[in-house]
Amino acid sequence: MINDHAPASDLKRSDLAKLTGCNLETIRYYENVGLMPDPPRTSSGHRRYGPAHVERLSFVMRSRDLGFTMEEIRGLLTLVDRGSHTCAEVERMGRRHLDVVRGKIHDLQAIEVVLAGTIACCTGSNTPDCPLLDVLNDGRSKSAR
Amino acid sequence: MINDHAPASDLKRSDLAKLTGCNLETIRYYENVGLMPDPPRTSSGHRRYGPAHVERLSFVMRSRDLGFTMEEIRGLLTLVDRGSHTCAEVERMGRRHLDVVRGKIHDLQAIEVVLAGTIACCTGSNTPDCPLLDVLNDGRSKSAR
DNA sequence: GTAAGATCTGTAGCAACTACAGGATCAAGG
DNA sequence: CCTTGATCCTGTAGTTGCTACAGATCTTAC
Repeated sequence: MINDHAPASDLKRSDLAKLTGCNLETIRYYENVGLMPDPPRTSSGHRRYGPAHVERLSFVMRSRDLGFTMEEIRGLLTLVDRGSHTCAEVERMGRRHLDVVRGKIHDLQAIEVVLAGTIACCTGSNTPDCPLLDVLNDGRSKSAR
Repeated sequence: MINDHAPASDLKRSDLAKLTGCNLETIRYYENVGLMPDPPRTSSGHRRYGPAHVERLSFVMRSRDLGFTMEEIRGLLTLVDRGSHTCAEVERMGRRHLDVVRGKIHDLQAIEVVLAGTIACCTGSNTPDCPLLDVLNDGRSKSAR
């Protein structure tokens, strides 16, 4: 189950970066914080990666794309590394994260409503009078003055 | 137009914090980064604030609540400090920020769709098979296996 | 053989705060 | 008047998730 449609063995760090789209420095960072395992090294100390590393890094990056924090990703990886994970456990973590995402959307939408509503009242004129400034100054929105 | 419903003169830093709801240390931080002016000091060096500081800090905090970055807040403050701002200018900054907010909502909603859709396929069982893990492993969503 | 490029390490920087350590000062009770 | 505890002062370190640099070594191509 190791990606067999691409060559990908004995990769340098730059190769891994290119293959996964991950930033070069970030790979070393993930190693430092324990998201990626310490790879084998050449006699002179250069890192060499194999297909398993490509998969691991891809997993991390896809989790990242879905907004999981590093702590959450660490949790997911621990789960699967342990080898005895269940769908129920993973689902629980996913739901927890989904709640966070929805909370953020909710907060941003509240901001959007105020901002859009206030800006809609702007005249765009050259006078200093401005509904948005009014809101920022006294917290009262439109129709308050 | 100076807040007359509260006493608010000759305030200590802790008073300003309580009045505005701002964290104590954050006040000093805002001073360091130039969002708040250096306040007058007592002979022994303790900060003393007046109504103008309360207004200023409130402005900063309301901007913050609307998601403006410090750089944007600095821009807004520069504008009004200059004394010759126009509604058009403020509106422009507001719209720019609104675009950012909407972009974030958009990104989060994309995440929500994938996450919610995937989790909905979870069985919640004790087997290791998990749609969410499938997505994280190969980037293919449900119906791919 | 040599010069350009890639890799190695540790460390500093970004936003936007928050928190702590260690010292000075203030306010109230005895 | 003096002590005690609360508050204030300063500088600095920690947070999250990277990114970027400097200076040294190593590989690769000509």
